[in-house]
Amino acid sequence: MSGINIKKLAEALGLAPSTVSRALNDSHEISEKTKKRVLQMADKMNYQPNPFARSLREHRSKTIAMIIPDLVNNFFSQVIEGVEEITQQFGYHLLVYHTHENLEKEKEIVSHLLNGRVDGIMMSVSHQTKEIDHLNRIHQKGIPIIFFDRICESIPTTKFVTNGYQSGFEATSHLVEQGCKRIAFLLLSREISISQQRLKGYVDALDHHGLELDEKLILRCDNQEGEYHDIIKNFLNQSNKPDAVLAAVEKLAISTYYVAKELEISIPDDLKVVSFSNMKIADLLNPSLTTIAQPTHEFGRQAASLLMKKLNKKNTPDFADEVIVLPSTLHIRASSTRK
Amino acid sequence: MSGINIKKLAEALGLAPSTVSRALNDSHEISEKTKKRVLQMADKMNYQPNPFARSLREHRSKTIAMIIPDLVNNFFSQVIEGVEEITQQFGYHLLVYHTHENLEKEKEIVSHLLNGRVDGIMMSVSHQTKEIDHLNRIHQKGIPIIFFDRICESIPTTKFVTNGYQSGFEATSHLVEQGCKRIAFLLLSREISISQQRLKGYVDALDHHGLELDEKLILRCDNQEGEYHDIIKNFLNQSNKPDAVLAAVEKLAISTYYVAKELEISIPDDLKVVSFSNMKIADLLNPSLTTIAQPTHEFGRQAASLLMKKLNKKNTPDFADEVIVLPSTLHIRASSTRK
DNA sequence: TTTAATAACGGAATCGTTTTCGTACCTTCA
DNA sequence: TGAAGGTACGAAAACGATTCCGTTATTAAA
Repeated sequence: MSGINIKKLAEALGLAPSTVSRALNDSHEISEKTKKRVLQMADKMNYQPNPFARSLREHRSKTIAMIIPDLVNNFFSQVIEGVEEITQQFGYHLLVYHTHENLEKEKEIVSHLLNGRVDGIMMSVSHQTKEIDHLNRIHQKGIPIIFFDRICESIPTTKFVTNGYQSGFEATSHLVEQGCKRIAFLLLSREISISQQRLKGYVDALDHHGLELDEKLILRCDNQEGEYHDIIKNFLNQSNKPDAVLAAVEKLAISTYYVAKELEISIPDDLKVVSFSNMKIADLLNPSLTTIAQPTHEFGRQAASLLMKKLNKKNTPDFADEVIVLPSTLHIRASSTRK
Repeated sequence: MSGINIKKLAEALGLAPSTVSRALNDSHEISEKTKKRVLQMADKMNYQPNPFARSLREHRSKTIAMIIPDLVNNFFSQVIEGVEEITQQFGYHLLVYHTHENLEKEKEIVSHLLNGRVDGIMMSVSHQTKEIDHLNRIHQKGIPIIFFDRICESIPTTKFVTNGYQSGFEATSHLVEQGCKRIAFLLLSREISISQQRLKGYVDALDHHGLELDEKLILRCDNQEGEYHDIIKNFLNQSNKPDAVLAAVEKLAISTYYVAKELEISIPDDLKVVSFSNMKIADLLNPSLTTIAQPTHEFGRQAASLLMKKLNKKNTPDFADEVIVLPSTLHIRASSTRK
């Protein structure tokens, strides 16, 4: 259709394709005069190099992939923004894939990326992910991969996380200080590293403050369909109710709000709530929600910067097998404070 | 590094590359026996076709691009989810680009997509976009493009919008019915088609209900830095206050909430609020926010489906030059109802 | 003046597929 | 029996860029 390629350009200039290519790539083997001629003609004829021919030849695509569980949770939206800010600076393209927390989909997506389509991968694993053969494959193939937030510990590469343990500890301590005795911990699934860290912080904080750990106060909401509502309703409807809730993810706090409204449980009077969340309008909830906010843009920017650095300098060593911690911040609001 | 290609596969099988290629593509020219052998060996050797070689040869990339202004507004996050749902079904890859409401960035992004990198484009134009040369180029190059939400009228292709006019009319009527006399309209910039439609609905509704239009009640918040707060604060602090606010975009409603809190204006008693918004937790705001919700996932799904249909059948006609309307829905909540 | 080096360019191979064009063999029908 | 057709495969050309080798003409060194 359009089809203006390097051969036609060369023809129009009375040069060989090899010369034109070198001129466009600013090779020292080409005279300044010729370079100018080529550049002008390329501009005039509106020449755009074919990315696939180039990728085929150079074994690089100038493209990276981001594999994430979901977008509705605005956590990942914000990370993407951070990533895109960096990749755009470096002239890289960004492919986005959603696993929808589904291991099979995750495997399938990964399998499509093993053939050189992308130069690097940034990933947050799905809830279900226990097997990691597919992740190992990426690493074996030598494709640079960086994990963030929901990381896979056993792959030797750099991972970015937030300080879930400390935040869990801090949030729990805050609730204790507000007079709470029966603090519940709500999480989606125990397997994933994130929740484990946060849970551990919670457990240790209870211990630290001399409160006994009640296993019944740890509520797993691993319903397939996202029907956390009923689970939480039953939980808050029992005789031995909690007086506070620490939610490992935002949606569980949201559900808690709905349930509380339904059961006429007053927040924060009867139930205090703290949630890991990046909601921007936590201030506007009724009551305003105390959150532990993750440094989302920083996640995206730092992980992407590291990846770009590796891809743009040759002979850079592989990513160090380390975990980099970007601290979250506790924002205390009405939902967790006594009047 | 990895490098298992069709030639090596052929060698291992004692066949010609052409035969292997045909076998893998299930050509009728190859015997069933050979096909099986090839398939098995391909599986065993973990063969993955090189996407660039294929794209180079076939002049198609199995990739589409989405160009959007921003992600923080969860409207676009939700649209992406709808798009991804469809593209994944068809085995397509999805590139995401943000213009950040910047015309220059938009042009740059578009220029990188004119060389065949993508088979199709879905786009929502930036606020600033008045020149459309770069958009015309896409169309001239024969790259299928679909606009959604913030459309470009003059390009002859299919556009998806929501019924801004009717929604504006309906929301305004609702406020009138709640007894409001001085209804303000808050928008970011008059230029963009979306706000114009909504504004028109507002104007006509006032007229329809016999209320006089006061130009002073139409507030443009086109501050660069997103500092709507002060603009709105001055607006709500004047003597001749409005008794209701219809916000064209979510952030303006949010700002209104903050300002109301600051000025101790009670919503909905002193000021009723309705907003175009896809916030999922409008219920939980204090007070719960009356919204006009756009069919975001439907936007994504329908636009992507149309694009997929065109890309997967040859000889489909060009997209009809039409505007498809997906209705928004008014969700009446506490912020706009009198007690 | 001859030789070596250098600058500036052209030719052809290459990346990994798909596809066009052959070709050898086998069947079928008149 | 011989022409026609079908089946199953191979050789080689394409796609559009980069790059490894030349090859000339000019300049520097001996």
